[in-house]
Amino acid sequence: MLERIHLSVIQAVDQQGSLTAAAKQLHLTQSALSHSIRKLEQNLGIAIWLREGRRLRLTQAGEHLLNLANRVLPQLADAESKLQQMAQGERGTLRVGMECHPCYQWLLKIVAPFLAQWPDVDVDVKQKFQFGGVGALLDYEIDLLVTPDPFHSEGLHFVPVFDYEQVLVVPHQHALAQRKYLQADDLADQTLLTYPVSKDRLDIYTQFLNPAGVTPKRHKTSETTDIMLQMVASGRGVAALPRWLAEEYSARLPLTVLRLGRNGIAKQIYLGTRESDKDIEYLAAFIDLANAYEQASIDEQA
Amino acid sequence: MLERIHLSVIQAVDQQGSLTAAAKQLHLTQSALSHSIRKLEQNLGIAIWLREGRRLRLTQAGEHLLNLANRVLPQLADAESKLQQMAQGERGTLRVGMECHPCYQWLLKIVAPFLAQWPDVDVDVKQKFQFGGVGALLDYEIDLLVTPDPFHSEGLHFVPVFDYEQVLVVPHQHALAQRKYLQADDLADQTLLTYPVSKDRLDIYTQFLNPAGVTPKRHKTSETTDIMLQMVASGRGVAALPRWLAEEYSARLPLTVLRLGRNGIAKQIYLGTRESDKDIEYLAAFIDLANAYEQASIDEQA
DNA sequence: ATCAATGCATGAGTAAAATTAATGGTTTGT
DNA sequence: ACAAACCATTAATTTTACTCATGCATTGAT
Repeated sequence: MLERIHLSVIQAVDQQGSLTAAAKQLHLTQSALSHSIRKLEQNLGIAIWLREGRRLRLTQAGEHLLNLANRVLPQLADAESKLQQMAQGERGTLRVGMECHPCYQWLLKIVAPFLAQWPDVDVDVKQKFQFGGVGALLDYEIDLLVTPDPFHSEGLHFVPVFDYEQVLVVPHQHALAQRKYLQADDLADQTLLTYPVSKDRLDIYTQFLNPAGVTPKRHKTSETTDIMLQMVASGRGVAALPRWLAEEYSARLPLTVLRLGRNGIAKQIYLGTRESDKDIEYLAAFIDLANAYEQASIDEQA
Repeated sequence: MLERIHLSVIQAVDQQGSLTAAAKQLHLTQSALSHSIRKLEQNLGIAIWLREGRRLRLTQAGEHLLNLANRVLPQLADAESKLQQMAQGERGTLRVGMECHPCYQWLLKIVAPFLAQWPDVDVDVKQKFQFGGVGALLDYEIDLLVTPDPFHSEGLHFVPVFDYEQVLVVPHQHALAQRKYLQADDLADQTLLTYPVSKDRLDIYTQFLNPAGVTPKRHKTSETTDIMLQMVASGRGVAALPRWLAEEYSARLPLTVLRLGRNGIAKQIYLGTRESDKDIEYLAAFIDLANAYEQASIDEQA
């Protein structure tokens, strides 16, 4: 009944001062506008303008409508332009899901340049999912999953973005600190510090302790890497971490980094997306940035 | 491009859960909605829903639109219902112009019951007009003019709403306090207090002093009746007021009320409106209230 | 596994609405 | 007095919106 065009006409007439000029602005004929508003006035049962000679003067009702137009039309125009940008993959919200606790540090390194490169794309990071990371991806709860466990499924696509070695961190003066590498039973009398997630999602258990049937003396958890390593440094336990993260901290704290097993525990982190999202430019760009970062790390080592 | 109907559809689908149900709510067929949104999606170049089996799931773009719909649609609906009320004369703003300073007290007595009777009508009072009260009425600056000078003009209509006598107020112990009535030259050695308006709008001049060629010794002004009469009571001057107002104050202050001339100065207050507004119910109602109040005053005197 | 129910999409036809063109009347300013 | 500017109106046309009929996919029950 009260349509966008009506508000546009009211606004244009106010700006231009006459129906004829307003019609020009709206790329319509004066007749079209005259008909259009006449119908509106009939439907509402109230005059919007008083016709005084060849001048239109807003009535109280008209003033209200002008006010409404000035409030509402910009919102519609704004929404349209944003949708336009979304359509071209320039704008949106990239919802990232994390299934890999220590990867948060890594993620931040990717997010920073991403935000700079895509000023109209927001990034949300979520860490809790009702039906797991893959479920969140399939349920459109997130758009990108950072995970060490690529769960190949219909409609999903995973790409590895970096390889790392899972290592053990102990304080400098620790009994094991001089060893070349560790065996599972070395941890039998140790206190192990991990993130607070179930054991089947901790590689130190699934790939190291469980196969050898070993259980550490105690198991404590910590939400944050910082606190965890403060505790390791003060002799309260040992922790398993990606090597790159462990080495970053060992520059600041008295920590020694040890290989787990003769060949070490090799891990990969994958980024998972929905195949249907393959045309979203900023999503592809994020993955590119992740790959570029990995490549930069490799180059650095060489 | 992005029309009200589109927002309505998005909102209805969200509320009802399906296109079919939404169509029912909007009194349209499912087909109509399907066509309508298909076109919108094509125009915007972006999907609003993902079709998953027979379920529709909002995309990010769709979420934005839903958000917009929930913000904008109520505003449109609200505006429509208010216009509806305005159309029926139940709602609006009654802009009252005053060309009669002391009438403000009287106006308040009419406004109070009016506001109670017309809860959706606001009252604005204005006292300054670029081209005088009649000009303000003709320019739609105000809708109702309270004036002692009915200036009959094409398209305007004036009705008298009350008669009063303009009197002089002096302090009890004043030299003139015992007089039955005053003559113009009695004021020649007095200080006259008036509202700050030009002399040709002060009846004491136009109808009393000027005809006799008398000028008071001094002329001071005061914006408010209260201050003015405080000054009169303390012997700083004399003031001309409507009798009803003077008597109201003389109950609280040591003031004596004196007739101006043998027969007194008779005045009327008129309410002026545009003839084209004669169908505005609340405007007629206001005038009725004013008349009723006048009638009640007369009855009281009897 | 089959079947009915439910839901969305689509094509064609139709009804409705918007728009234009043409024109006339009024006002405004020169 | 005249030309220019402006709005209203009628009639014709184009465009858009809507419905009907139908098809296909999914869902859930037996």
